[in-house]
Amino acid sequence: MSAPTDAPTAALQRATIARVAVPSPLNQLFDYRLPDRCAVEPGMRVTVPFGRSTRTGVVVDCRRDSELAPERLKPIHAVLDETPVLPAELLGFVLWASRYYHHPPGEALATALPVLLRQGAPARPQQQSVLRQTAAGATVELSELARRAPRQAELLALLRQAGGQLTADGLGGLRASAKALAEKGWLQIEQRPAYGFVPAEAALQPPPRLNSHQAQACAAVRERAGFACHLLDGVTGSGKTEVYLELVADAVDAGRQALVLVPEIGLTPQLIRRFSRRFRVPIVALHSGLSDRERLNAWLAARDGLAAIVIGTRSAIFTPLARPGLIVVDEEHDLSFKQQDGFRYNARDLAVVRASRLGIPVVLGSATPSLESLANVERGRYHHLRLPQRAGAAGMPAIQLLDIRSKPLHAGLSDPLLARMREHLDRGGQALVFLNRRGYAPVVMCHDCAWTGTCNRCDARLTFHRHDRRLRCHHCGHERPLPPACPSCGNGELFPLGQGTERLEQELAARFPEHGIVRIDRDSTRRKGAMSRLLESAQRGEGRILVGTQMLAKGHHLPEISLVAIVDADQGLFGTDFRSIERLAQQVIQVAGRAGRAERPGEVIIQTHYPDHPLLHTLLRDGYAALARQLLDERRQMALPPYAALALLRAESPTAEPPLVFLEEARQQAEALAPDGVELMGPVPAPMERRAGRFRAQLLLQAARRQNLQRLLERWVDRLAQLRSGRRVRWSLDVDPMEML
DNA sequence: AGCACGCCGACT
DNA sequence: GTCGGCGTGCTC
Repeated sequence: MSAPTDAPTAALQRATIARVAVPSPLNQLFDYRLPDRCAVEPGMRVTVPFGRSTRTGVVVDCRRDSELAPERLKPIHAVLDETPVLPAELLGFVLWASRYYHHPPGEALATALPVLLRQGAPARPQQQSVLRQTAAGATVELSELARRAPRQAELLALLRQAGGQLTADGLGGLRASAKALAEKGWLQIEQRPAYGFVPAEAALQPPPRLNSHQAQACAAVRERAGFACHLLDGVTGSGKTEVYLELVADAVDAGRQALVLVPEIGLTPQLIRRFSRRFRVPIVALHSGLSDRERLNAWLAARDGLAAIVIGTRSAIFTPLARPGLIVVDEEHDLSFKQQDGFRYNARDLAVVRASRLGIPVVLGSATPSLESLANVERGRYHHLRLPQRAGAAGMPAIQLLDIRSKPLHAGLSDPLLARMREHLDRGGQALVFLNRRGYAPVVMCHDCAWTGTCNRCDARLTFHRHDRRLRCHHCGHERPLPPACPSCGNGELFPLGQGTERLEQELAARFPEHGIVRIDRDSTRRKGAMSRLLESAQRGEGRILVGTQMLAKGHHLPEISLVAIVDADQGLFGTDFRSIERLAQQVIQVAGRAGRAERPGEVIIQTHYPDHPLLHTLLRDGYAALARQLLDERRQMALPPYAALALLRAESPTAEPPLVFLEEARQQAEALAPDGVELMGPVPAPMERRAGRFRAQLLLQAARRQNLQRLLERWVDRLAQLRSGRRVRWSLDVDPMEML
């Protein structure tokens, strides 16, 4: 696929038609008449009449004529930008992505733009008042001033404390004093753009000496000029971040910008801190915690080349860069790089595409690389950089399977496991207990009639949360109080069945009353800042036992952990998704990586009812790479990704029939298009058919060659939109789906 | 997706 | 008599 044509300058001057990407679910651009002598360029925003409403769109192309009759064209209302907000490179990239994912260009662009720009706000950074003490101000005797004007003295003292310079926001009542001091000539008030750079850490940390593997990895990246994709495959604790820092430093030293993508907000603060300690250049961080205004400011700082380093989550792949030099994707195997609704792009895959279009290197890092990336190494498309050893003194933890068949369990914990915990805790270590299920118990059941609590809107059981005695559906958010007696037979006692993190916490508190327990899951970290407070208390050693879900598995540095317990590995062993073993292995290795990061040797215990499972054995005996090779063989034999390309057409509606009817018609339509080399499977109801009151079904498309799949999709999608039965359902096409939910 | 138009049921 | 149900068509 190629970039859209940039309009040649000569044609641009005579252009009378603008092709506009209007936010709408229609998979097309819209032509508008340009008023005489109206200068519009691709990448500028315009407001246009659309149906009976007015919308803000982006000009994609300027041309002399339209395929539509002139009388059908409406004129553009207004041009919002004097210069293109979107650099040509970013515009071309988003349009490429919109075609690849078969998502309407107007919506794709709207997703890629900061909210305020989408709404038509001016593309200028917010101005901020900055107070600066003048030379005259520096000579003022504070105690003397305090007698006449205490508020002014207070402000001046504050200013001196801050090193003579202070932003005016948050000054509150002292604003008036600032004016007075300015009139006396003791301070100056300046207007400056508020880009929202990450505040610099006081102590600049010099780069450490890289070990030989790290140095080799950096050398391998430096060796190739222009585009190259590198898979940085480094065991947990091997110092991948140091390699990123070193390569980012290269880019920054060469006057270029680096874009660093991270999976989630959860582990961003630590990474941001490491960057801000290492660099004295402006850094912006784009994450979900920013206000619309802050996000726009950071976006502009990146576009205008003022930010040297951009760190962000998934959507940061659409950050404009004035002088791009490097893209890094940390934890590239992570699912959160794939957007699961609307414009279903994968930021990791797009990072490779963008780097290629820009002619710059991209580094994908992980301790547990996705099979997709490993297959790309195999095909010779990516360069494999390995960090096989933990940095510093830490050794690799010993991982063992614990057979829990016919062993008594206490809230899911076996006696041998509890004994190991006791030993580690007695020796002063910390224990991490991992269970990927929050709440107290995943089921409540009546002891008399076997009634269980189920969600009205989903095909799912309700999870019991003990702290507020409520039943919650983890799929739709529905909740209600725990009934005092069985709602079905009226007299039975309801008892909790199975365990979640809440129950584990309770059980462990009863067994280890002398040790503090910290629970980290979505419920315990809901409030702002709760996550870092809990982690800090764990790091200070107040909590000797950590209980948590996958939130705990990701990247946090917890040096005292010597024992990691995986309470239940079995759920991942028999998942419906063909990727569930890959996911389980990644999760096991990532959680295990929390053990023994300092001098303390680590131990990892995995409880299972299937101690002889061959894949678990491969993972433990030969490691992730060996398991990955085995899984890749299986995928090849079964013609599954990465040796096949998939697309999933999903449909849902309040009743069960319409999705199946629509998908059946869609299937027939696709078959009529002679889909060379594409297999159609389904339609079938989704694994959990009813969710949030909607019945869901799907049709899977599988092709050995991506090209064949794309060729079909290109011809199919527009016809699909014309199907009558499609009006009775909500449908979406997912190219390269990551989850078959 | 929105939004309007259009043609048939139970209400003041 | 009308308010309003959602089927259908359109968006440069």
